[in-house]
Amino acid sequence: MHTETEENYLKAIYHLSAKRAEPVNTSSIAGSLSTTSASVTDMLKKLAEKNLIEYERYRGVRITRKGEKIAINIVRKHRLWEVFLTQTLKFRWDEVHSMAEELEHVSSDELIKRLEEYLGFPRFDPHGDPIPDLTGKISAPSSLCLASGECEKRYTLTGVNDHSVSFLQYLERTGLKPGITVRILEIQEYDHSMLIELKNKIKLSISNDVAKNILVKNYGE
Amino acid sequence: MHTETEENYLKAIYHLSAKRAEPVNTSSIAGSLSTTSASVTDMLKKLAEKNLIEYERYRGVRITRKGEKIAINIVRKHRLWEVFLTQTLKFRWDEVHSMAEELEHVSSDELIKRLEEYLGFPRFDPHGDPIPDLTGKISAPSSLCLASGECEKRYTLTGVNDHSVSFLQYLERTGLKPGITVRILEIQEYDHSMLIELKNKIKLSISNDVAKNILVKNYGE
DNA sequence: TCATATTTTTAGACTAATCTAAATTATTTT
DNA sequence: AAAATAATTTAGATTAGTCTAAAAATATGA
Repeated sequence: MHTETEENYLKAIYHLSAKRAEPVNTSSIAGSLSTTSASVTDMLKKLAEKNLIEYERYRGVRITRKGEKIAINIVRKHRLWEVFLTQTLKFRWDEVHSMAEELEHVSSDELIKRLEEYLGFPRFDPHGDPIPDLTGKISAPSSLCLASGECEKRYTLTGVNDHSVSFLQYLERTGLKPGITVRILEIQEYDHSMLIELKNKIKLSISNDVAKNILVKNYGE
Repeated sequence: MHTETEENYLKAIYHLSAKRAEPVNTSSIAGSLSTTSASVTDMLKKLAEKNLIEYERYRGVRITRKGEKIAINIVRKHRLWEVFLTQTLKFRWDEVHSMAEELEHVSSDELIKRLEEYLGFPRFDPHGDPIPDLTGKISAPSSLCLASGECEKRYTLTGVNDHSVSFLQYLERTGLKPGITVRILEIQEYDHSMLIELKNKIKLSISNDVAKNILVKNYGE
């Protein structure tokens, strides 16, 4: 197989590719892996040699089908372990990322198949991100964000755009967990902040920045 | 923390120490890790530097308290993952060792605490080996082996001495899994092989070699 | 005890992944 | 379009873990 490091590079490149159509550049990879551009360059040569990426000096990188398959499998493992950690071991959703980061590399495909079955074939992880199936197919995640919601309507939280621990902990503290339902009471004209009501009648004001990072579906859908 | 390699060396030294009182020699460590004596010597220096072992050139190795604590924690993780794999994911007991070998290194102590709780604080792994608790305390494993059983008596299987995949698969095929009860029908004088009866009335003849590697407790105890 | 065999250690080299600093290429600005 | 700036790559070194082959120490045994 591949080394853990190679897997981490492929995963980073895969995630960065998803955000933009252009090739991924060296420094953004270095940024997301907290390493230097020089180290990235070295690794890119190695990955290109193995046909896992297409790489042209000074021109950035695209992931190949072969590389993408590996990356998606890592993402699949990561997200299934996240479900296990929250659902079975009762961790909070803001605690599981770093543990899943370790577990994603160690597990045989057979182990993951059994885990998926045990968990009941979940389609989304605790942050609302879709879990690729065995063949690499990925359901469309919710694309509706709370910021584009309308007054007086109800929405069910399904996920987040910002996966940072600080954002997740903010949501956790305010009670905005995936699965809960909110109603929009008011939207302020000047800063687009909104007043929302939770199930337990608690009212909460959230900034537009926050609302843009919360994914929802229409209540009852 | 320590590298995965260091952890594997400590675990190997710990297990080899358990079998004999004398210091562990270089070549037996090399043997159990499938590496060369030269590599072992290099690593022993490093571990001694960190006070995880006591090492004197040409004289072999003893594990220190500090090193033993780490080794026991790895063993604890390994055995809890084995319980998870058999109990929760329904793997056979002869399949779980190599998966647990990977999982034992990745898991944070908090994850393992939760896993232990989820599994119901099991005291033994699927092979009958005791699971160290959080403080490193280890229950005494069964020391009675089937070979020293008496005619007409019933015994419950609790574990094995030989952990090789081939032995475990032999037991699996013949139905001799931990937890089941057997009755000794006959013991042959000349080779000490024994005829035993399983719950479902199936009669089975096993060699003394096999009987010596099966751990039991008296039925009903 | 002295020679032989075995075990262990050292010496020197290799690979994977990383780094800093210097050189090169690309991009932006004037 | 040349100069300045930014990004990327190369060069050379480092660390962890490993190896083979040679040297040194220990154990065996006639």
